[in-house]
Amino acid sequence: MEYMNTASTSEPRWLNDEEQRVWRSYIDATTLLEDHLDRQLQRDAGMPHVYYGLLVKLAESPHRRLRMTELAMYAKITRSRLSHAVARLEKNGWVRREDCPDDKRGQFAVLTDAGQEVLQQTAPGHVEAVRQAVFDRLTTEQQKALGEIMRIVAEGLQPSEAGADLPWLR
Amino acid sequence: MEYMNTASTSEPRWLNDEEQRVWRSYIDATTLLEDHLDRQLQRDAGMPHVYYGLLVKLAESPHRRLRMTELAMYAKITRSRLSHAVARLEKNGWVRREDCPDDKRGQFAVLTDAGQEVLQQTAPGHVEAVRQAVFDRLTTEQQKALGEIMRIVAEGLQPSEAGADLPWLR
DNA sequence: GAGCTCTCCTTGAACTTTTAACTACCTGAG
DNA sequence: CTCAGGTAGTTAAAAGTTCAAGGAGAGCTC
Repeated sequence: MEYMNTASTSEPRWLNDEEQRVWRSYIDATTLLEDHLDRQLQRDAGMPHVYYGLLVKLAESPHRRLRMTELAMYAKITRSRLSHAVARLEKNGWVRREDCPDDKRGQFAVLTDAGQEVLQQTAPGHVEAVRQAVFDRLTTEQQKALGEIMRIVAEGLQPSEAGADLPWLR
Repeated sequence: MEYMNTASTSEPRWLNDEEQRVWRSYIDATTLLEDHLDRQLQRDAGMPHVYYGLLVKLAESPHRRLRMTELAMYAKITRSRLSHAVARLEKNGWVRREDCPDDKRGQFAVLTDAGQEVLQQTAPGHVEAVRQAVFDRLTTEQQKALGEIMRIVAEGLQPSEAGADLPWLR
């Protein structure tokens, strides 16, 4: 009989061949795609994909602004990383910081007109890149499956359904 | 009437709401997952996910070695990035470089015993992390779909079915 | 076999990300 | 009010990545 049953000592649950193939494809595809989009945006918009995503989130937010912590959460990055990113975007003139009146520790990241401009200029090229790399190659069923799968994975990794507890959102 | 029809000037093929949801889920999941695995491996193996992947590829190769270019290709990273990575892994004593006898420009990256060791120690924890984050949460059908989808996407981005033209592989 | 081009791999500099403090401010208990 | 502990955001330093350039050898042509 198996006498060990703790997570750390029992027999590892290795991936079988098919699972390994799936996992490798996942790694390959995500690596290639992120790289591809990074280059596309670096070339056409002068910024990496993550930074572009930040501008998009701001553009979609009321008054084109978001608290730093909130933006970090939506973009799934750390506050530290966001601080650096916003500093860079500020240098480009695409984002501006504003103090939060309600909380003196708080900062808003605000999309500037120049930032809006850059988005409008580069969004078409970016969607096209995403379509060509992903949507154009998948059937409707596959797109649906992809959405569902990714939703499940993201949900599982979300640091405890975060965000439900931000004062500003009450 | 629409009078323009060239790629650069025609109306952008925007993503509809459902497509946007799919795309966002994709970004969220891949960002969270890569971050999760990076932390897991940094904590337990003292290296980022990509570096771990390099050791795995070497471990699976004949004589635990691979030409630099070949390794870069399998791992889907640039040669430059690989050079830096191997330099670091070499410092850790997990990889060693060897000259290629057939081509004086060439280098082999070779997995050392210490590298093998580190893999054996940390592989169980890593598979478990992957399982918990991905496979345990998906049905068999979803796993299959994920594999197929990722294979398609990777295939589309592969720089021209690369690798078919490496002399060593003839 | 000289010269031209291409490939293999590395390098330094610029840039981005991580990690671990750290400042400043808010909040609630007493 | 005061103080302990938590939160918002930043920062310096270390680590990793990208980009452009370059050294050195291979390989092809004449």
